[in-house]
Amino acid sequence: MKRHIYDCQAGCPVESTLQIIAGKWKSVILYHLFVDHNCHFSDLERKIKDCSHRMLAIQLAELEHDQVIAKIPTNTANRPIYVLTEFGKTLKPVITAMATWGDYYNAHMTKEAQQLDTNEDKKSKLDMPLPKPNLL
Amino acid sequence: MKRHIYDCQAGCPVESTLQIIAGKWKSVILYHLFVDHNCHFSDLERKIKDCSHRMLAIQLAELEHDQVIAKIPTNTANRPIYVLTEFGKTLKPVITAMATWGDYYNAHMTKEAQQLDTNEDKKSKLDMPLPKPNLL
DNA sequence: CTGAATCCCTTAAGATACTG
DNA sequence: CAGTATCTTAAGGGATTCAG
Repeated sequence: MKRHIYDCQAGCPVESTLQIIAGKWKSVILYHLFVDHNCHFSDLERKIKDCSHRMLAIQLAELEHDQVIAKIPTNTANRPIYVLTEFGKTLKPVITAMATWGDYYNAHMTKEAQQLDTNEDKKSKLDMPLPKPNLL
Repeated sequence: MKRHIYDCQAGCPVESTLQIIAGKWKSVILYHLFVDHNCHFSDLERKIKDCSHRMLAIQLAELEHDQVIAKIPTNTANRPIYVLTEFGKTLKPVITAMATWGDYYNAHMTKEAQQLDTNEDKKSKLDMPLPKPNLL
């Protein structure tokens, strides 16, 4: 796997966090688990449409290995549910901050897209500063 | 570059955030800019030792393209400083949450490493729940 | 010092098929 | 349904060189 690319000893706490959540879909998976608390594999597959079956399995396995999530067997054979561990729950502020910013960003981008004539006055009314609408 | 892999319209705000900060070193760069406010290329190179010259240039270019940071010319020719834009500054809660968690995690891991006999009682005294010390 | 360009190897990740 | 395995292609990323 070779995921431990960051030098956590170097004093940058952000690198330590990335060690755990830097996977392409990990923070998205965690977001959905914070919303839904427990999900089957297929639930996540449906929620995260751009993540392939294979990738979802890999990301879940890594999160489980890092003890961020746990796989809990159910009476329905071979259909476990995924839940956040106590450790995983400590990541809530991180995921929440990301979700909050994303909502903010989406709202801003929607507004930008609507007002085609974006002059300075109108821009100043937006709640998020700046970025020009050529981004998406 | 093909970085717009996330479906921001699908209603997952975390994916929108990843669109901007998912680069391998972007959040680390932003962290250092939040701490130091403005840096030369070589400052960042020194702070982020595991990020190669080439990668740093690429990540900075993408952040600049996304208008998260800006390159400001100085009187010293060809030696601009990098600063956060107003838009980039809105990411502060996200980066701060990551940094806070990373500090927390590092402190926990240090404690775990120190107490070799980790029985349940001692574990319960840690401020972060769980993960076994076999992780790093 | 910056930063773009080239070369070249490694890793990521989609598609598909297969197993319990 | 959940998960693994293989095969293949594209992207990532280091080392080095070159230019402003």
